[in-house]
Amino acid sequence: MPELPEVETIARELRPLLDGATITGFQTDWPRAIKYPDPERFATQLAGREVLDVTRRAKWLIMPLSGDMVLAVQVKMTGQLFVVEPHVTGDRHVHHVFALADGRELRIRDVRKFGRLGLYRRGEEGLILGADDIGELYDQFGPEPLAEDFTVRRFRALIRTRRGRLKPLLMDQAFLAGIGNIYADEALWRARLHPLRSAASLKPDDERRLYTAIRDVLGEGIARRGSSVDDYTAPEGDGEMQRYLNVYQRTGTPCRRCDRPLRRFVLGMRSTHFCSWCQRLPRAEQTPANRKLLKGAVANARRGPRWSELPLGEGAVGAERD
DNA sequence: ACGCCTACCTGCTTGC
DNA sequence: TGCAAGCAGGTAGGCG
Repeated sequence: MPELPEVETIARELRPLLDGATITGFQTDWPRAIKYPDPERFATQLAGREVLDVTRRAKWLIMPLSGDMVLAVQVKMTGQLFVVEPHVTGDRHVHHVFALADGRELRIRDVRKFGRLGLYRRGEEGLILGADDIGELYDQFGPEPLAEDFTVRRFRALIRTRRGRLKPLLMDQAFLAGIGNIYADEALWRARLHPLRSAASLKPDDERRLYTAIRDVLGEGIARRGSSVDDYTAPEGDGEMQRYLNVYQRTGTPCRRCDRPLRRFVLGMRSTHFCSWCQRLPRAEQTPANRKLLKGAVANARRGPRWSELPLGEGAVGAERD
């Protein structure tokens, strides 16, 4: 599930591969993925442009092009990008192909076809996303959690404006950019905060631990080239972070801090993994609604892990993927 | 602001 | 064994 560390890894690995490359053509068998402008203009306006850089904002890949245009790619769940020689065999999941002047191809493979592409003008205050109603990419998201000027002081000011539960809040891109299901669960475990804990209830020390946990887990994710669970892989191959995740998809296995079995429950249609011992929910927040959500967590732990929730790479039965 | 729901997709897993 | 239902989740959009 590409989140900030995964998209950052894709950007870092594409950058040298696309340095100085010129796009000469574009073909797609899934034009519905072209978000802006229409597929025809997308292809014609791309032709002849040089790729000046490959960067990231939130979970978007951003490629500034010559002529003050920007190619933006949103990989969502299953998008993968590769730069290959044209003779390299693809498969039916390769939906978009950018021809490059030196003969190579930038290919986007996307099993579930959730990924989106857009070609925009580059504005002065950032990226102008065009005439549709997406808004301004650089303003619609919250701060980049790894930015140098994103201090604990700024984080405190930000979180004190919010009142909802921590997990959905961390995943809200308008609050912080780039955190998804995996790193939300991991950050909360590191900070010893319950996913259902309300932001308004945090003490200054809770806020500091959460800030540190978010930055640490995202930084480590980048250092390990992302978490290759399900369909994520980078241009240079799978990441390593999946082996170092402490709660995500580890239901029923011992918590690495306290040895008690990790639990899973569903929050907003998302799998949520946590340690009920290390991440306590204060009595005041044990509301009927929260209790109801957590009932399933007990049953889940009793039933034991699904094979896909066993630790990867540890020789566990069924852990082999692909 | 917040919470809850649905839709978009395909492949894998589960249950009958 | 086969087949359908369920599940995975990033994001937009709708509703209350």
